[in-house]
Amino acid sequence: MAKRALTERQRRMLDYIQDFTVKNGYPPSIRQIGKAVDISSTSVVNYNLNRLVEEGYLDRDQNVSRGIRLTEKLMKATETLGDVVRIPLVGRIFASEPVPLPGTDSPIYGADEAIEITRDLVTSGEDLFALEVKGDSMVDAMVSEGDIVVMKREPNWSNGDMVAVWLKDREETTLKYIYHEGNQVRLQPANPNMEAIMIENPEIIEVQGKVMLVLRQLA
Amino acid sequence: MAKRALTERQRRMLDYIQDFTVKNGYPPSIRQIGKAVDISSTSVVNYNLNRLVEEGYLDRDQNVSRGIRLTEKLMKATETLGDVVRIPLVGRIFASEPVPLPGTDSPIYGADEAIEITRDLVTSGEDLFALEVKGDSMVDAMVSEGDIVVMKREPNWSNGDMVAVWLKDREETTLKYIYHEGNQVRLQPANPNMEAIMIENPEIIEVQGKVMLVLRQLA
DNA sequence: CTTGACATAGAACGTATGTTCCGATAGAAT
DNA sequence: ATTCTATCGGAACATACGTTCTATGTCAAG
Repeated sequence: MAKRALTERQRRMLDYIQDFTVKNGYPPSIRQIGKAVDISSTSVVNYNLNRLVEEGYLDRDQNVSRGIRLTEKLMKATETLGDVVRIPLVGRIFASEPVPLPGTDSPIYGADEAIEITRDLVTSGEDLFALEVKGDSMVDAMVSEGDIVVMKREPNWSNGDMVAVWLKDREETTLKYIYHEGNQVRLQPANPNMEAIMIENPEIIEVQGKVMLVLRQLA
Repeated sequence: MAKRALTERQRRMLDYIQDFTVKNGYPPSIRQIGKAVDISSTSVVNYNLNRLVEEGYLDRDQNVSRGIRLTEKLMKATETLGDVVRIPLVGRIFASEPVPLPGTDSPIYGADEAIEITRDLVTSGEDLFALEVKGDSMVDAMVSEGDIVVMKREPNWSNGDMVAVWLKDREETTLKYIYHEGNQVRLQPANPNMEAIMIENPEIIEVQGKVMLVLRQLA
């Protein structure tokens, strides 16, 4: 609720609580926190714990030893390693239609279909969505029917990115590596046996997302 | 260490401890356990807790309230849903050599390299290993350089499986869909534009694993 | 039957732990 | 300067909690 910044002490307390909890399987006591953060008085620890509760970082159970639990808010902020990301599966992608982008109106938990992957497979966890590939039209991108592509909504692309592009003139969606080539744009298939497409007028293409991951489940 | 079976009470205690811990973020007290499992005496709870420690299901810290922690042994036994699987990355795969199968001697935590994926991406978590694809020789399988294939060591294959086969006569490894075709075997590339290979003498092929998942990370 | 290992109850005990109260200090606002 | 608020320190307090001890019951081995 409140927006006050956390003091250095409070930050260290949160760090210690989390560290202690994962290491020991149970939360630290007030006195342990005090010792770790160099606070001599239990009342001060107690005081700051309550502040952290007000800020929404902790939950406490009264009169319960070690009755502290990190809030999801905090968990998410600190989940930097080896965790799981839910990515909404927003639709299917095929050659004859533009990529069905997820509406910004879509609530976070709106998509009932989603895939879960470990975070280390994708660099950034934000703005990701997944599409299932229909049809064999993307073979030149080395993507088969049934594959799942995880894309990032990203207006800016850079050389060498694999992107989903909508070719306005052909009315076709393809997955290609994209490169600036002078004033032109080169769309390079992943399959080394296929020829690149040169786009002279960049107006006719629309980059709809950057491919972050391709996933193919067999059997 | 000991192999004695757990009593009904002890089983319920473990269940309760785990349930309570995930729900509250900290372990239950002895008296809470007693109430939940219908044990009036704290000493009896204490007694059974120590038994569980002996059996290797729990760790306890003396003189620490709620100083209980579930052992990894127990954690693993109960991780049935939506969890993460570590798959050892045992090597690289390329056309000119057989698949480097992981030795059975390889210790569980031997491979320092591994990938983590969510369990729902692979049906069975056993006997899986991962290989990184080198070279462009697998394009007809719609697999690019750098892709990671998760395979299962599986001597028996059935129609339609994608398998890694070692072609003895060509001295070549490929990834193909495999089918029985009378007395022959048909190896079908994933790329619909490519032609199948008919193997008249099944002796010359060696199925080295079943492809369970293909993973391609971009950017 | 006796013995001993095992499991259970209940009570008493010591202390680890959360809570509360009072006072001190520092800084900002008036 | 005065007041108010936020933060901190120390001590006393109440109790939640782990530990320990004694007693009881069960059951298989001797």
